[in-house]
Amino acid sequence: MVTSDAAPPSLLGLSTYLLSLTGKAARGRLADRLAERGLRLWHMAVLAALADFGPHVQRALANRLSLDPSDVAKVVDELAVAGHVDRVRDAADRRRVAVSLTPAGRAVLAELDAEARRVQDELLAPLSQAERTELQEMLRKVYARIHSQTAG
Amino acid sequence: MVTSDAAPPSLLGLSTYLLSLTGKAARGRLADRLAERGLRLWHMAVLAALADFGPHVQRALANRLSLDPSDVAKVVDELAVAGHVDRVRDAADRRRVAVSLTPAGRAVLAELDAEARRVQDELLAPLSQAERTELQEMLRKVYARIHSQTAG
DNA sequence: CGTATATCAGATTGACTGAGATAG
DNA sequence: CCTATCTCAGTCAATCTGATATAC
Repeated sequence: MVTSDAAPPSLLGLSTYLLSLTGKAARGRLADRLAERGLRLWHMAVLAALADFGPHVQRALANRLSLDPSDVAKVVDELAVAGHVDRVRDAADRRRVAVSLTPAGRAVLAELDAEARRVQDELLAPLSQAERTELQEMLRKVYARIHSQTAG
Repeated sequence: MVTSDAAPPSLLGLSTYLLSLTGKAARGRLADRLAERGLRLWHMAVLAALADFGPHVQRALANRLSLDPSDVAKVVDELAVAGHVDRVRDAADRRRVAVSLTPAGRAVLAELDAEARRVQDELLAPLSQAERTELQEMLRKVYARIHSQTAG
């Protein structure tokens, strides 16, 4: 039984349409892998931010990841329950909650990163190494423009 | 006021992460434009499928666009109300509903396509023409693999 | 009777909004 | 008094499930 016929060529001729489809596929596949561990994409993003930049106040996490502060609260709470992050009230400014990576969180992130690389290798299999490098560079340029436009 | 700080480098080093972000940005920007006309992305996708391949039974639209049949029903209904498509019961097999593009629908699609090209030109502005061609080719390869894997 | 199409109602999820509690 | 941080409840839209009506 056929589950998916050919998509409209007029859409496939749009790079933005292909970006959207491939992006959704990439996200979906990694999300499936993370789900096996009871995690979602935002959990990994938060762990990555903490690993790259050290402890964050939740508001800073929201800014860095372009995630709503109310959603940061939920994600961080779930990570704290799982023992992947620690939350401590700032003694000087007691509104603020400093979120930091636990050793367990760092270990989990390493596994998630390996998982993400496997998904990427599978998805980009039809591209040569040189092409993958080019793709990365081009996407960086496009992303830089998007990011500078949405920044304050 | 800063609304978005630097994203985690460990994530920006993943092409799949950039694909996801840029794809979401592309989709979001076009969706905003379409919303000004009271349309959503699926409306455009259905119109494009009809323009490229001629009349479809709804089930065929669902297969071609990888959209749930129940959602096809809603989208087609909205397009019919707007006068962009016609629905006629198949006389031979009265379960089937043939959906076809109206002249008005074809005209709207032309405008939507122009809108999509404007969004694309804006998004891919940091890339040269040669780079855009390369990007398109690479995305086609990646998409082909995804599509062949999800086809029956 | 079993299968296919179209349709509808409802569940689920992710993203976003608004308001309240606490603190500066 | 006004602002900032965190949190919670709830809205909204997109996606997917389940069930039904009709037809083959």
